[in-house]
This record gives sequence, C-alpha cells and structure tokens, in this order.
Amino acid sequence: MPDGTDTRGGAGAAGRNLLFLREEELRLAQDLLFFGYRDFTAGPDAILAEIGLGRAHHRVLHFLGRRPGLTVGELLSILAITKQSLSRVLTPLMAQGYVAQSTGRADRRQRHLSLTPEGEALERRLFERQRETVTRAYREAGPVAVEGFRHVMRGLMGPEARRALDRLGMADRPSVRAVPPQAPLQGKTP
Amino acid sequence: MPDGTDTRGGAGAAGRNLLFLREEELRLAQDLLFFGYRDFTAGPDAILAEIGLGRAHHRVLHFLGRRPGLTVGELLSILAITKQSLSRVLTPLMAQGYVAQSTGRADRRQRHLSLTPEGEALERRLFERQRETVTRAYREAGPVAVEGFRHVMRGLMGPEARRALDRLGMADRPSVRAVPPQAPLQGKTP
DNA sequence: ATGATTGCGTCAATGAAGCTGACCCAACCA
DNA sequence: TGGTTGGGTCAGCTTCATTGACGCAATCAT
Repeated sequence: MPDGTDTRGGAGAAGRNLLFLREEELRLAQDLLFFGYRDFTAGPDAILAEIGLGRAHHRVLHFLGRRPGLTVGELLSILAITKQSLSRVLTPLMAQGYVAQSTGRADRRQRHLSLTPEGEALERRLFERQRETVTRAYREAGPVAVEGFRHVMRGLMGPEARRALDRLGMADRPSVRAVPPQAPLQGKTP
Repeated sequence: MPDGTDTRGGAGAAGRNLLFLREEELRLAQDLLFFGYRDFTAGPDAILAEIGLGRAHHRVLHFLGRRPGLTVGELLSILAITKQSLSRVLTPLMAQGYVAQSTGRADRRQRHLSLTPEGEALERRLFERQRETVTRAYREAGPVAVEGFRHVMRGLMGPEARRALDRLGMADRPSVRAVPPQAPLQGKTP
C-alpha cells in the first residue's frame, strides 16, 4: 500500500508541511470533497427521484433508521434545519406511511418518530445502494486509509456536529453507553 | 497522533473485514460525509450570503481559479449541471465583474472564462476561510490520515469525476499539452 | 458552397430544499 | 395560574437544480 500514491496529490505531499497547508493541497481537498460527495449521494438520489422523494427525505430516513424514537426536536438539531423545512419533508413521509409518530410517554408534548416497515424497506434499499459505493472505495483504499478518512472527516466538523455524531454513534444498544467499537462476541446482543 | 483512534468507529474496526462492510461502518461513513461536508461548506456559505451569492457561484470561482481559461463547455462537464443552471450563476458573476469572458482564438465559438482581479480576490477570501477548516482537520489527523482521506474520497467518485479530477490536477503550468488555456499566439484567424 | 453539427445563450415553466416571521395549541412546570 | 416548551402550521421568499424549445454564429464534412 505504500505504492498507493495515485491520489495525485503525490505521495509526500501530505507529509510536507501541515502547519501551512499549501495551496495545491487545499484545492485538491476542495475538489475531492465536491466530486466525492456528489457521487456518494448520486445513487440514492436516483432511487429517490423515482418515487418522488429527495435527499432531504433520505436524511430523515437515515437518522431515524439509526436512532428510532428520535423526537422532532432532536431530529431538528441533528439536521440543523428549521422546523418548517423539516415539516415539508416529514409530512409526506408520514402521509405515505414511511414514518410513524407516537406521543411521548414521559412528556406528552414530544413526538417520537420511527420508521414503519415500509420506511425500513426503503431506507434499506437506499442503504444498500450506498453500501456498494462505499465498500468499493474502502476496499480500494485499504484499512489504514479508511481510518485516516474517518479522522479527517471528523476534523472537518464543527463542535456541534461532533457532538451530534457522538450521540448518534453511542448507545445503539444502550448497554455500554459510549461506543462499543466492535463488540463482536461480547455475549451482549448480536 | 498514533493514538488518534477516537474516530469512534474504533481502532480496529476498519481492519476487520472490508469485503463485507458492516452496517455500522457504513452508517458511520454516511454520518461523517453528511456532517463533514456540511461544515466544510459552511464557512464560504456565510461569506457568500453577505454578498448575495451562493455555493454554486463559489464552485465556478473555484474551478476558474484552478484552471483559468476553461471554456463554458468544459465547465459544464466538470460541474455536471445544465447549461441553464450554469447560466443563472455565470451571468451575475460576469455582470458584477468577477468573471471575464474571451472569445476563443482557435475556435471562435468558444468562450474562455477567467477570473478578474475582483474575482480572484473573492475566490481567495473564500479559499482562505476554507483553508482554516481543512488545515485544522489535516493537522489533527496527521499526514498518514490525510493520504487515506484522499484515497477514500477518490474511491467514492465515479469514473467521470475521476477523469475530471485528473484533468484538473495535472498541468497547472501547461507544459504537458491538454487543454490550451488560451491559445495565445496561434497566428490563425482574422 | 451547402448543409449538418457544435458551442453558446436564452426563453418559459417546474420542482426541491432551504429560509423568515407569525401565530396557535397542548402540555409541562413553577 | 401563568410562563415556557414542543410541536404544527400559514404565507411568502430564495437558491439551485431540472426540462424542452429555439436562435445564432462558427466550424466541419461532403
């Protein structure tokens, strides 16, 4: 993998002088993020277009798939959009039976959102499409690169996004609190 | 930095089994790309909003800054949008004196686009803002991670984007043929 | 030289996804 | 009881993309 230097920035470019990021290095990063993100979303976008939905709907499906039971307010703060923007996306999703609402037990003002079976099926379809893209990229790049990718992407985020990410990642099965990295055979949950 | 394993996927997660990308790994990738890209663009977006421009304008400024003399058609194929979408962005940029046009010498149907001094200044301002974000991320992550980041991002792209990226990156000083930026002294033509 | 194609510009209409400010209701809390 | 919070909604606006059609000038091929 030390040969894997066709990233065009050149092998040593990254190792040079990180305190002053050279112009070409930044321009490359801009290009990579633009093209990469665009093509990353292209697959799901195409599927969504067929059924009259868009990327914003996908995001809702994604985060609800990740954390069923999110309240409206929590979802708003993750997406960092306005209530009205979310509404325009959420209303059709509920009307078409992809998302269900339930009144909070502890606080009956809250609405907990979750995917219906249809919602789960759609989310999975989008998920599988994206899995192809990401799996290919990960496989081409190798484990070390993947680790680096994660590290850099995380670094691009502001503090709020990092916190949101951490909250999302922990407690999928709220057993350990805080990040079970692998838990492959920890007796706990499959 | 070798300890830098707080990427939350866990240190060894990436090294496990890349042929079958586990669900959690992909969900993490989705999160990272969503939050990372959003915050990556947030800085320039804020500057642009002040002067009544948007992200689409930034993209044009960026690619013209990278490759002055691009023709309209080349820019279209890089951005992968329609002529009309580009027009809505390009017309104001020219009207406000950020971008200049010049008729192609070799082929007079073509319009070569480039930044005016004002355009360069604006592009640089946006650039510097983004430099802060990326420099911070790169510095936190370290050179190896950066190399990995580039590798993965490139892997996310489809073939067309890769080709566009390669064309962009080479020949900053056009010693190598490939896109005569201006065709400055081709004696031809009246 | 004629005719087709190419490069660019522009018309009109549409849609997705965000924004603002205002206002309402039900529920919670002090 | 009265203020705050969580959620929903109305009206109107902006950005960025889409489509299809058409025009014009320049180039290329026959």
